[in-house]
Amino acid sequence: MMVDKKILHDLAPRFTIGVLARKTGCNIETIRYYEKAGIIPHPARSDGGHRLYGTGHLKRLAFVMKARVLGFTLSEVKTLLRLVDERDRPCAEVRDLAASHLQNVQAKLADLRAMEVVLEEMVVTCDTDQSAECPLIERMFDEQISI
Amino acid sequence: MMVDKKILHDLAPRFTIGVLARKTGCNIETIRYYEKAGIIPHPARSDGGHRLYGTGHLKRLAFVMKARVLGFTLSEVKTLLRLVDERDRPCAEVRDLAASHLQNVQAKLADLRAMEVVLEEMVVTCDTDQSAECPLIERMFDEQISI
DNA sequence: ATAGGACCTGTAGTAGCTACAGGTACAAGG
DNA sequence: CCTTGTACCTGTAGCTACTACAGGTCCTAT
Repeated sequence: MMVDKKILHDLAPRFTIGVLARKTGCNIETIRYYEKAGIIPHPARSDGGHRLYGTGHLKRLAFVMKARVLGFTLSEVKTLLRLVDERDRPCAEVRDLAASHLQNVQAKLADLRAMEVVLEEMVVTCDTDQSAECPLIERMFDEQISI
Repeated sequence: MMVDKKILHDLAPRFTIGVLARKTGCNIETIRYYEKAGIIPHPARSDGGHRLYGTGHLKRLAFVMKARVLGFTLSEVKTLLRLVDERDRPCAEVRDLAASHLQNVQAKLADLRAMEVVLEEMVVTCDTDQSAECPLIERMFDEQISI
């Protein structure tokens, strides 16, 4: 079950950026961007200068994409990868990062739920009240909207 | 209750950008940015070139800020303001914009709730399982995470 | 008259990509 | 071996919605 560090560090040149893009579903430009941003390691190059990736790159990129789906920032992803590589009882640190990120997610959820309530209310009023003036606009002009 | 178009269109020079900023709680730079972006109308200028605003600017800026709090993009805000100004039975259009925005909000809510579930689960596992390997990292490497 | 604050313009930076332009490499077919 | 078409290269600009300067001018109060 443990992450195989051999596979993770196998950066031997095997496939091109296009293949990596297809295997991961990541955009080619995004892969190059991640390299420039220091998220994935520089790959080897062919004689002509084309990037050549190994399975380590593939594993890392897949990890990055999963972390991004979970809403971690690139800076957080960098930290996570560093913890993975240093791997000297990083569990507590990783847990803290995830817990703190969870808090952000929950804060955003609260904000969005508040927006949802107000918007739903507005749309319903607009449907019900068929007067000449738009109650939705009136509300945004006249009322306090607290979120 | 109807939005007073006189007040809304009163752009007569009365107060400076600093006063407007204090009255609305909006950053000075943001006010200038909104002007450049065509969100609020160009104000009059003093002889020395300082911006001078009227109550119309104040009302509009307040509207913009409320709409932004509700998560409308600047482009959507522009549309809303245009509808307010043209005001020829715009209610249906406004309602559609709000309804469509509500859908976006609800989609984001669903995504965030899914993230929340996975993150919570991960953090809990990490707390419970005190083995050498970090279950949180293992999970991001090994499992499918579907949102 | 002058000090100090408020204001001006213009540019660059933030996140996380995406989309070109203009050029080179490579693999397959003839 | 040559050509053709695709894949790839670098570098720059664009996107959203601001924010943060730098370097200068205006305004007001003493």
